Amino acid sequence: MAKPTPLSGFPEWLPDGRIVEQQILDTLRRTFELHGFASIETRAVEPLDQLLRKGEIDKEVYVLRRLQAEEGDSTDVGLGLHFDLTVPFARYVLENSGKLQFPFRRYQIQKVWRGERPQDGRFREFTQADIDIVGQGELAFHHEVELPLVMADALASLPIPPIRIQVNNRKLVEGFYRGLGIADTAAVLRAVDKLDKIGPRKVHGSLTGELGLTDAQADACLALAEISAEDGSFADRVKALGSADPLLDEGLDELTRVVEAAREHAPGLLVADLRIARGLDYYTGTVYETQLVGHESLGSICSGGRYDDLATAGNERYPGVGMSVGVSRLVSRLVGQGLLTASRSVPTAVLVALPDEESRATCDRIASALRRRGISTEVAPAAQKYGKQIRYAERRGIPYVWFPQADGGHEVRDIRSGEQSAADPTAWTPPAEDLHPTVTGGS
RNA sequence: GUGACUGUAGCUCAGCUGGCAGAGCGCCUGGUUGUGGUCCCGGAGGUCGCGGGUUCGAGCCCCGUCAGUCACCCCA
Repeated sequence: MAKPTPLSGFPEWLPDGRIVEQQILDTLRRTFELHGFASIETRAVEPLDQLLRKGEIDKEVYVLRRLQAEEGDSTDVGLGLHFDLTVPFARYVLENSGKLQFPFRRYQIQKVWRGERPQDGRFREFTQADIDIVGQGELAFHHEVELPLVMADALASLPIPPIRIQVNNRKLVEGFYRGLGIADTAAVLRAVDKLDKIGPRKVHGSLTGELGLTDAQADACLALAEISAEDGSFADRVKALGSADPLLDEGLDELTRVVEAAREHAPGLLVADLRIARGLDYYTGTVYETQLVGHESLGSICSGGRYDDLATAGNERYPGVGMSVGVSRLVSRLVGQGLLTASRSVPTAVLVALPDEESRATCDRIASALRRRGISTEVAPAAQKYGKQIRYAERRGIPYVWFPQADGGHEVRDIRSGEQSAADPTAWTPPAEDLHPTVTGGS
C-alpha cells in the first residue's frame, strides 16, 4: 500500500497528544459529575429531518449511504451523521421522556461531524463535551446562570489559559430589532456578528445595503452591538438607544439576572456582550460563547444557550439550556503550540531491563509484582545492551529502569537524575507524580 | 461550495538562466566484552504529490488532477 496521506479535518493525535486529550476529558467528566450531570451516549446517526431542524446546516451534514445501495433500497436512506450533540439529545429526551426524571441533567462526550473546509481549529470530525439541563414543560431560569458556572468550573480545572464567557440574549436582540421595525432579525444578527472581522463601516454598509435598513436603524443596531459590560449597567445603555418592545424588556431582565448572579459567584468571568449572535437558530434566550484569553482568533471554545422548542412533541415541551466544549479545538491549539505537554508518551512508569532472553520469566515476575501495586510496568522488548534498553525508556519518557542483579537482588534507576539504588519489587513505589503521565502547561 | 497560496528524505527546508537530488535535525552501526543523554567515525533513507505536455534533457516551464494551508461561508 502506498504511503497514506493525512486527511485534513480528521485529526489524529500522537500518543503524547492523546494523553493530554484524555486528561482533559477525564477532568471535564469529573467536574460534570461533581455537579450531578449523568452521562449518556447517543447513536452516531439521526434521521435527516431531525438534523435539519436547526437551519442553515444542510450543506454540512454527512449523509449515510451504502456503497452499493440499490435503487429503492430504503433501509438507510435519510440518515446523517450528527452535526452536534444537542439535536440528538433533544430526540433522546423525547424518546425516553417516560423513563427520565426532570429536570434532567446530562453530559455527553462524543465525536460529531461537519462537512466544512478545515482550518486551524476547525475540523470535519471532532469531539464535543456537552452539558445540558432540560425540564418538563418548564425549565427554571436559574439554570441559565448555573450552566456557565459549571463550565467555568470545568475549564478552570484544566491547565489552560483563563477563559471569558460572553453572554447575550436572543430576546433582547430580537426585541430591540423589532422595536426598531426590523423584520428579518436573523439576517441582521448575522451581519452584526461580523463586526469584529470587517469593522463597523462594512457592517453598516451591508445593513443599509442588502438588508435594506435605514441609516438610523443600522446605527442603532451597531450601537447595540458595541455594548458590553461585566455588570447590569448595560441595561440603561440599551434603553437609551430608544427601541421599545416587550420582548426587549424580557431579554434585558434575563441578561441582567445572568450577569449579576455570575458576578457574585465568579467576578470577571462572565461579560454581557450584545454582539454575540450564535448561528444556530434554535436558541430562544440566553446565548453563550467562550474565548480562551490570548487565543481569541481561535474562535469560541465553548458555546451554547437556551432552547425552548427543540424537544417538543405535541403538547409535550422540554425546554433546555446547554453548553458545548470544543475539545478537539482546544487540544489542537494547546498541544500544537506546546502550551500543554505530557510528561511522557506512554503510561509506563518502569521498564524492567532484560539481561538475556533466559531471564524473561524472572523479569515478567518483577513486572507483575509492580503491576499488582498499580505501577504501570513493561519488560524490555529485547535483551539488547543496557545502553539501548535505557534509551528505549528515555525515548518514551519512562522515568525508571529496573535492573535485576545476578545475585537475585534488584536495583532501580531514575534515568532523569541517574540515581540508582537497591529496591524490592514487592515494596518499591515511585513518587506519586511519576506514577502516571502528567500534563503541564507553559513551555 | 468560492478564492489565494503551497506540495523535494521521518521532520524543517535549500536546489541558480532547465544539465548527475542536497543540508540540518531525527534514525541505524561502531568507538572492545551489555548503564543512555555530550562528542567522533560510518550508514540507511527520495517514483521531487500524481498524470500528461514542451524539450536532446524537467524538481524547475505548460495543462490537468489530488492533497495541504489560509481567507470567505459557517461554526466547537
